[in-house]
Amino acid sequence: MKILQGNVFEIVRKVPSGRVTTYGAIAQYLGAVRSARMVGWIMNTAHGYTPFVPAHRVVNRNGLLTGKMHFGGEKVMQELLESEGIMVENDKVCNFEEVFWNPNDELQ
DNA sequence: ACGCTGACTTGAA
DNA sequence: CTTCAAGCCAGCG
Repeated sequence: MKILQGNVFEIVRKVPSGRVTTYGAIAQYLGAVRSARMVGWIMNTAHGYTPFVPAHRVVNRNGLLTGKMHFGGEKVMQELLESEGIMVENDKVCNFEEVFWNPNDELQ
């Protein structure tokens, strides 16, 4: 299964507000668990994409905000997450396991 | 056309 | 426990 921009964006847009997912989960859903980097790379192309892609809800498997630097600011990603009710501390998502949204289980 | 890089993950040492 | 290496593959110089 090849990773396509449209697939990734579609999944990311389906992430509910107040929840987060991981690059690996998306890659796994697309059948390419070894291509998690491609997911991250695709997020880089999400800049200026319409409809808006909530890339701030996508973090690495530790809940770390690895991509915060690509939001134009170091705090932008954290601010966005916190505004959605996600607690972020020290660049990582608190109670990550609770807010984690797995597309493989919950995607309709 | 070639090689390096990267918003990652996993498994082994 | 931490550290390392490999697999993934599309851009960019």
